[in-house]
Amino acid sequence: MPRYKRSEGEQIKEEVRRRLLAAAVDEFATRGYPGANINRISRAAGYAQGTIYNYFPSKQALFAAVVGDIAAQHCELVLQGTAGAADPPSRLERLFAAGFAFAEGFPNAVRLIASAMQAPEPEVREVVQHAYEPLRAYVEQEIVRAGCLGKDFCAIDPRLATAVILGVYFGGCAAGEDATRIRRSPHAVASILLEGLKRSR
Amino acid sequence: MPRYKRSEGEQIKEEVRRRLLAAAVDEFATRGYPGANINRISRAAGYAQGTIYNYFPSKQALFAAVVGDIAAQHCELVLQGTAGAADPPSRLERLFAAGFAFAEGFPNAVRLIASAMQAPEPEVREVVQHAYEPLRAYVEQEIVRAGCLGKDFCAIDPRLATAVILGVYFGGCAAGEDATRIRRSPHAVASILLEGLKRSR
Amino acid sequence: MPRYKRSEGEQIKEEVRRRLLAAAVDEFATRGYPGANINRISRAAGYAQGTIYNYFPSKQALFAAVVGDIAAQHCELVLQGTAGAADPPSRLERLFAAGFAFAEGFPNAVRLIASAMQAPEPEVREVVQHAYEPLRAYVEQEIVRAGCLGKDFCAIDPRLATAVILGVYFGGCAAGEDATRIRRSPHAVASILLEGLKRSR
Amino acid sequence: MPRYKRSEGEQIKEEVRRRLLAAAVDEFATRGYPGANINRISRAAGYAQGTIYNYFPSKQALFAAVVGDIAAQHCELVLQGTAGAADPPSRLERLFAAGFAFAEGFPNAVRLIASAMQAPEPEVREVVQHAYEPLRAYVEQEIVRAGCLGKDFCAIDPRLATAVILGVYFGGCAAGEDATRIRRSPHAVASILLEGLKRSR
DNA sequence: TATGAATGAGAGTTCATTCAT
DNA sequence: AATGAATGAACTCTCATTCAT
Repeated sequence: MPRYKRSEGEQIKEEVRRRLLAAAVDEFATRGYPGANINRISRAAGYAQGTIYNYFPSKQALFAAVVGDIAAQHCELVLQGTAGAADPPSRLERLFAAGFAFAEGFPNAVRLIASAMQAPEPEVREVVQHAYEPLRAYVEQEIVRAGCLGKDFCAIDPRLATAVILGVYFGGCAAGEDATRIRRSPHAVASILLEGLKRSR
Repeated sequence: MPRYKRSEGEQIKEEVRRRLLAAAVDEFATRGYPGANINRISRAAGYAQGTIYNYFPSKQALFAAVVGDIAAQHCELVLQGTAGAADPPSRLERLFAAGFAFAEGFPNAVRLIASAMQAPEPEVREVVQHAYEPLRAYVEQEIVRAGCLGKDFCAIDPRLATAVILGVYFGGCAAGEDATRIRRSPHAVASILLEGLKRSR
Repeated sequence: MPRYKRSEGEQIKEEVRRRLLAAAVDEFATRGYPGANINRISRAAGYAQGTIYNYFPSKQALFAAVVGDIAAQHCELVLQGTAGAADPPSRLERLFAAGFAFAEGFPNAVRLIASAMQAPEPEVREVVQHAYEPLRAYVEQEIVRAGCLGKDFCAIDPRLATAVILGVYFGGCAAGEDATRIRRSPHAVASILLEGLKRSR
Repeated sequence: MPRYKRSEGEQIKEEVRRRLLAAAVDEFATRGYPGANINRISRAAGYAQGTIYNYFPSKQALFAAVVGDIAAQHCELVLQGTAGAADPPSRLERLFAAGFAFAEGFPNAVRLIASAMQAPEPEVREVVQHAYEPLRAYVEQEIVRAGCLGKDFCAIDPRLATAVILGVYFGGCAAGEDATRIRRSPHAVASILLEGLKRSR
């Protein structure tokens, strides 16, 4: 017979997992993937060294879970935030508003992502890119391509435009003074890109 | 002994140093700071394990030297490339042209920089930022502030504008498909920013 | 409560124990003592990790039980198989016939024994030797000594002869091609030993 | 500790390697492959933990080197010892004489081999079998097949006969009282096999 | 009695750094 | 100046064992 009632047990497992993930976010954000120490994460979460291996089979898997978790929340929040916007320009506007609000709320999480996107290890980059695919798809389809079709934006290689938008977006998620400045001015930043996309030749 | 004639010993030292730095660029670019292996660098340069410690007192110091070296060349080349440009817009244009040319020529070096700028360790970020201070100063003073004064650009927080420009710039230096796309379209990217800075409210 | 009727609880306990032992045989045979994983055994038997500790107090104890179990069956079967043989030579013959039949039937069990007999840890070897004492006694008393007395075999150190017989016997229980070959030719092997024991000086 | 003089470089490296191998023989013989501890070997040889990795890239490689080393000496000694024997029977006789003399001289080494031959891990067994291939080839070709051709031995499956001979041979190399008894009576053991092979049907 | 999450010692391996040569 | 063997702390991961339920 299970130690706890099934529902209670699962809830507790979920809770432990959450705690481990939270500790992992901090560790990865502070030290990067290769510098992060699995045992330290487990102890920071209040458990013994080995406990984390009851939840994640390896450092890689833990990292992927962390990134996936952040990305899921991040994407959901942003896509939700842009949901009511009728036209591409206002979608872009809201993308930055919602995204940077998330970044202000979870600076560590978002820094981890920004850092991992520039990681030298291709596996790491792939994990992040895969997790953020929904956001990239939204930007390319619903903002850039829709905006070009609807004459909101001038003709421009949509992939290039997407790359620039996401570059600025994740630039605002990074660590440092510049990133903070960007993050705190979602409107201004969106406006620059908007005008740029509208008129650039 | 005349100053302009370095002794043979000094010349050799310089040469060894250069080789070690070159090997270090590849290693750091490929594996990141924590993943890089000092012994491997020394051997890749054609020397024995211990030799590198005759030139750099520690891994940290070697990394700082690598970054400083790249930054010096990078800044010099870019500032040189923008030297003939009379007005801020054309300076911006040439910034991207020259900078991305450098990036195409030395992708490893430039990737290392982009990665280090997002490094989780603040010390690392500081090293890079300090090394790129000349470039940042140029962008802020000679492009953004000059452009605002001369009515090329609309009134905008100059630090924010600088942050955005540099964000896109270093985004083009990173690894990955998106960065490559950006890097190969310096003109289009500059144009987006130019129009954006000209008209955004 | 009548002695011959075990309570249902006891029957169930017995059944669980049997299942755990069976799983343990496979694990120990496949991975050896140090490589075996107690939790994996418990789960392979269809129970949770901790369950096995309700039946065996430690890995050592489990191993001893496994060995004892195999040895008991093995000895019983062999001694039964030789029961009808009137003279020492035919006892030797039947020893190999019955023993190798068991080995063919339970290759994992028998391999485990052969391996444990050569284990580097003296405690392990002692467990096995102790468990196989009945078989050794039979070989020494009823085959070798009886054979020498009855002039079936030449005069030879009975303990040495016993050691050789058992050496070949357990050699046929091991893993590998050679062992299989031996195991499949009980008659030929017995014949070699028989002639050897009859005439060697 | 030992920082060697340059002139003696190679010799000293060889010496260190020998010391590590000797320590490894004891460790593997005492604890078996999975129970052996690499760090303990290095320290038992008088060096720090990591030192052994300057000589052997992994535990597996160290083990293979140990086995190869023992096997080379063992085979050489035995083949040398049988060199002057003109006919198969005397070759068999000398095989046991020389082989068991080696076993008496290096009981740990030989025990390690006997144990590894029965290891549950197939990789381990393969390493040993491969290293002892010369001995097996000699027994099969120069003793068994030659003996059958020359009518020294009766017709018998040569592979089976080889398996039995090697089984007894390595049985005499094992740990334990029985093995010691066998090892100390090379003549009697050879005689048993000889007569057996001569007349068995 | 059965469960399985938690534990923490200990494994193999890596590598920045030292220093005698 | 150059070498590279030696060092040992630190890493990821495993697993026998415990114990609250």
